[in-house]
Amino acid sequence: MQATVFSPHDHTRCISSAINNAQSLCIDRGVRLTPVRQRVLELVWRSHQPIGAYELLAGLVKDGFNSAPPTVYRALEFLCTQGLLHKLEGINAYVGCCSPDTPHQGHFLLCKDCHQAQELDSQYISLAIKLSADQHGFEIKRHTIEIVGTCQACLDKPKNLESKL
Amino acid sequence: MQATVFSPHDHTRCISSAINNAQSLCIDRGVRLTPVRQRVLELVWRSHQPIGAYELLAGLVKDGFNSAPPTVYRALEFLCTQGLLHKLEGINAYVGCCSPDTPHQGHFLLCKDCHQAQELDSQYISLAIKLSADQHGFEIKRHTIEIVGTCQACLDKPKNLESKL
DNA sequence: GAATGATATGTTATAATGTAACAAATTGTC
DNA sequence: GACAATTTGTTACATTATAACATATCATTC
Repeated sequence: MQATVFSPHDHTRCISSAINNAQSLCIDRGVRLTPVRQRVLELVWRSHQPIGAYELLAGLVKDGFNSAPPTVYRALEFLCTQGLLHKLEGINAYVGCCSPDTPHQGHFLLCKDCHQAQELDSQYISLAIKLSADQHGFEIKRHTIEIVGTCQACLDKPKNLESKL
Repeated sequence: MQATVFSPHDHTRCISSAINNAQSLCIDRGVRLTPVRQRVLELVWRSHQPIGAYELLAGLVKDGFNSAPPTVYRALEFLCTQGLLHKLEGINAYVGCCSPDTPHQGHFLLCKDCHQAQELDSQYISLAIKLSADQHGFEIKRHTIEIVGTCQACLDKPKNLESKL
C-alpha cells in the first residue's frame, strides 16, 4: 500500500515543497503568486485537514493581512484556477493539489473520522466517467469526485465504548 | 442513445409516477410522507432543473404552507435519506431520484447551458471507485459524482454571436 | 376516547458561506 | 514618470444552513 496523507509523515516538507513548486510554476505561466495568495496557499498546506474560507481568513488576519472575505475568495479562486488547490464541494473546504503541474480534476477520499482528504489519481475513474459522458453525447468540462468513508488508519484504531463493553 | 432529461418528454408523468412511487415506498418502509414532504418532492420534480432550498421554500409559502427554512431543510433531509432525492453539492440544489427503490449514490451530468441534470447509473464508475478505495484500505460510506459540461442538445443548438460572425 | 410518548412542524434568531460594487494601491509597459 | 491593467481594500449585502425551543400531530396503551 502506498504512503498517503492518512499515514504519518513530515508535513513541513510537504508545505515548503508545495510553495516552491507553486512559485516556479507561477513564474513559468507568467502569473503572480502575490503575498496574499502565497499565504493562503501556505495556510491550506499547513492545515492537516481540508480548510474553509473563513478559517483561512482568520489565519490571514492573525498574520497581519488586513483582509476581508473577498480577499480570501479571490486568492482561492486564483489558486484553484492555477490548479494549486482543489475545492471539496461536499464540505466547502480546500486542499492543496499534489501535482499542479499536470492539469487534472481531483478525486478524493474523505475520512469522516479524522477528516483528512487523500487525493487519488485513478485512470479507471476518469475513463469510466469519460465513457458515460460519451454515451450521452455529453462534453465534459470538469467533474467532482468525492468519496466519503473511513480511512485505513481510522479503521485500525481501537473502537471506543461499544467494543470495550 | 437512450432518452434523457435533456430530450423532450411528458414531464407531468414523471411527477405523478414519482409521487405514487414515493407514497408506496414510504408505506412499505413505515415512514411518513407528510404533506410538507410530499409537496417538496412534487416541487422538486415539477422543476425542470435542480432546485435550491430557498426556491422550494418560496413554492411552499405560495401554496399556503406556513413555512420557514428549517421546514424545507428537514423535508429535504428526509427525502434524501429515503433516497427520493439527491443533492447536487456543487450547486446546492436538489433533483428527484429516478430509482429510489434500489439504494444507490447518484452520478450526475450537469449541463452548464440548460442547467439540467441527468442521473447516470454507471457500473463502471462505481467499480472504478470501489477499486481505488480498496487499494487504500478505505471503506466507502457514500460518494458524490458530479460531471459538469455541455449536453448533447445544447451542443447541437446553433451557437450565438460568435458563429454568426 | 383520554393519557402518554414519539414524531413532525412552527417560530425566532443567528451562523456559515459567498458575492457585488466601487475605491485605492500596486505592478508592468511604454 | 504616465498610463493601463491587475490586484487588493472596504463596505455592504446575498445566499445557504442550523440551533433552540415551542407547538402540534400521530400512534399506542390503558
